This record gives sequence, structure tokens and C-alpha cells, in this order.
Amino acid sequence: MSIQRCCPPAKLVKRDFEPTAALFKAVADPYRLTMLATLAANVHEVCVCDFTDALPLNQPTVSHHLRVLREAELVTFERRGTWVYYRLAAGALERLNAALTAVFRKKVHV
Amino acid sequence: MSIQRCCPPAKLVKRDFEPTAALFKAVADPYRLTMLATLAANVHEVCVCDFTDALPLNQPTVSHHLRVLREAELVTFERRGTWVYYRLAAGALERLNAALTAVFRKKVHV
DNA sequence: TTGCTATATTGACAACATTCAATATAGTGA
DNA sequence: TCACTATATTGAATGTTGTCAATATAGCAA
Repeated sequence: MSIQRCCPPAKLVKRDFEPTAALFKAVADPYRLTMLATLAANVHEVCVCDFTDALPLNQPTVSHHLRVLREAELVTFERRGTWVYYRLAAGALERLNAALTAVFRKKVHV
Repeated sequence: MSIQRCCPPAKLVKRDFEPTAALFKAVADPYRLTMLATLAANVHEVCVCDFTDALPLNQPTVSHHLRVLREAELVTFERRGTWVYYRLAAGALERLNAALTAVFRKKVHV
């Protein structure tokens, strides 16, 4: 007869996850993951032309994906002559790991 | 006069990153991150009603986001009476960490 | 300068994701 | 059974993302 409640209401974590979501969005595409894995595997830089040659994507699409990675600050680039070379940004993996850890961190004090 | 090449062509990493991208897509939304963080902070389960109460989303939208997390196997759920309780899936964080590590792994042999 | 090449940007379109209203399902209790 | 509540699903509208053709930019070389 009294109002039913399923349980003591759980406190929602209330934080701004927009930046974290944006970071994960940047890695939520198979071609961008291919690019990141290639940059990680080739310790030195990779030329854009290698991506346009090897991926089944047109040049503007490759350029678009590289821009997404740039804007997420996961990669850096350098032009040398006609060519542009991309590298993993310092701490790219660490930023992603830290983002995961922050999301999944257990509450310290109840 | 000879054909110009920027560099010895870098070998693209050629792996199927679709499943990994799908996993990151599941966490690439601020409300789903809020849900995961809440599940991680509340060691025990969280009732769906807590999400519908506290998030600025309609009930079907909450249900949709929970389904995305379920389909990514990041959460599990259990119905008890009228209420449904969600938990973090065992190894959810570990799967995400492993995915990151696999993407960023350096090549062992050249 | 002109012509060539590598990469970036713009604009359009299709595919996909998010949201909500309406409805369906599954449980409780009388 | 009926009435009620919690959650899920469907379907439609809107918003976002991925893709490509066309064009722009930036550099090299003659």
C-alpha cells in the first residue's frame, strides 16, 4: 500500500563525459584503427601516400580520417616537400588508457 | 628523371579492426559512459529506474543505450520482479584495455 | 612563369545513430 | 480475471558520420 521502490536509489555518476566520448569516437572506426596500428607498428613516421595506396578509400577520405585523428590529438604530422608524414602523438595510448581508467574507477569513499 | 618516391613504402597493418571499432563505438557516447561509470562506482547492480530517473532522457532512450551496452557485452542484467538490474560484465575494462593494447602494439619482428 | 604531384578542403549524398511518442511485454497485486 | 507499473521494442524525425567528385593549396622542377 505504500509507494514501492526497487531499492535505495543509486547515485548516478555526474561528470562531463563529452570529451571522453569524443576521444573514443576518434578510435571508433576500423580505418582509423588501421592507421593508428600502422603508426604504432612503424616506429617512425608514415607517409600519407602509404595510406592512400594501401587503403580501399579515395584520397579525400583518407585525408578526412587523418584529420579526425589530428583533431583528437592522437597523431601529429610534418610536411617535407610534397609529402606529409604522420606519427603517433606522444602519449596517445596513455591518454586513451587514462580515459578508460577514469570511467571505470570505483568510488573511493561511499 | 626517375620516378620519385617519398620513402620505402610502409607496410600497412592489415587486420580486421571492425570488432574493435564496434567495441569503441559502444563507449563513444557520453550517456553510455555515464552508465558505465555509475555501474563501476556502484559495485553492486544498478536499477534501470535509477537511470531513467536521473538522466535527461526519455525511458525508451535509456533502454536503447542499455541495449547498446548489452550488445557490446559490456554489461549484464537480471530481472527481479518488475525491475531490471544491470551490472558491469566481468572483464569489461579488461576487454577495452586489451583492445587498445592490440591496436598500439609495436611490431616485434621487422 | 607553367606544368606536375601530394595533400587538404568543400559540398553533396547516403548510411548510420540518437531521440521520442506510441505500443508491446512482463511482472505485481487485488 | 483486471488494473497497474517497469522495461523493451517499433517507427518516424532529426542529427551525425563516412564517402566521393570536384576544387583548392602547396611544393617541386623545368
